[in-house]
Amino acid sequence: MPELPEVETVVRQLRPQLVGASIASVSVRWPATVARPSVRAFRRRLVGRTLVGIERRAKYLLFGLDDGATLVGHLRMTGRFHVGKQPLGQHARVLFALQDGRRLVFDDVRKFGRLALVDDPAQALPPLGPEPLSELVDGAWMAAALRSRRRLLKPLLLDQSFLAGLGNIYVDESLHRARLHPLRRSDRVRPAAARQLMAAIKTVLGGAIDAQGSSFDRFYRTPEGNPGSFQDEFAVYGREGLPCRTCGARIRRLVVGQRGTHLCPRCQRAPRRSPRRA
DNA sequence: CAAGACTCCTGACGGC
DNA sequence: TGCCGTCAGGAGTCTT
Repeated sequence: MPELPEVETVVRQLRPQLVGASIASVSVRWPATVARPSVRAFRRRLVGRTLVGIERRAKYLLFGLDDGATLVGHLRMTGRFHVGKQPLGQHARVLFALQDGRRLVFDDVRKFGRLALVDDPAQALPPLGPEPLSELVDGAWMAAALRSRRRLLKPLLLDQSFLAGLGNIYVDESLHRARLHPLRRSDRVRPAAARQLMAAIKTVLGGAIDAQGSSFDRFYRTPEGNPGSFQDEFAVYGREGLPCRTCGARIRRLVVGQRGTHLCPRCQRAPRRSPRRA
C-alpha cells in the first residue's frame, strides 16, 4: 500500500519522464476514478496541456499544468502510474496519450485510487498535518503534539490531519523502532520518548525512500516497473510469529482501530492499564 | 473531540 | 476442481 516513501519514489521517477510532455488525449475507462470535475470536463481541460512539474504532498501526487491547474492523484491501495508504450494491463483506469507517442497510464486493481483536476490543490486535499521529514517537525513538535491529544498512538499516527504521509506499515515500523506500544495513550508519552518517536519516523521514512519503498505485496512497483526493497528491512510488519530482530521475542499481531498491528511484546511494553475503550 | 461502523473494490486464500 | 465466505486496507462519511 503506497505510503509517503512509495509516493515520493513515484514522483521522483515520473518527474524527469513527464515534465515538458504534452497531453494529446485522455481516455477514462473507469469513471469513478475521476473524482472531479465531470469526466467530460476532466478530458476537455487536460487535452493540449503541458506538464510543468510534479510534486508530492503527503500521499498525494500533484501534477502541475501550464495553465496553472493541478492534477491531484492518490494511489490508495493499488494505484500505479507508468509511462511508456507497453500494452495496457486489464486494470488500466485512465490513459493520457502524450504528443510524443508515449502514454501515461493510471492502473488500479481495486479502483480506490482517485484523480482530481482543480485550479488550486487545496480544493482536492483534505486537512493535512505537517510533512514528517520537514525540518519544521522535530522532537519538540512531537512532544507537544502528543500531549495536546488524548488518543492511542496507532490511530493517531495514521491520522493524516495529525502527521501526513504515514500508513499502516510505517507506523508499525516506527513504533517498534521507538519502542513504543501502539496502544499507549498519546498524552502519557514522555517527552524523551516522543523525541525518540520522531527520530524513528524520520529514520524509517528516510530508509524506505532510499530503498525505493516497500513491495510487501505484488501491487506496489515503481513507475520503472521495479519493486522497492524496504520490505527486507521490516522489523515487525508482516512478521507475526517470527523472532524480533532486536530481542528474539515472537512478533505479535493485533487489531487496533480495525487495522492489523504488528509489534514486539518485549521491546514495546504494553501500557499499565490497557486503555481499551471507555 | 474521540472512536467505531460502514463503504468502496478485487485478488488471494482457507475450507470443503 | 471449483464454489463460497472471509480478509486486507486508505480515507471519507455517518453515528454514537
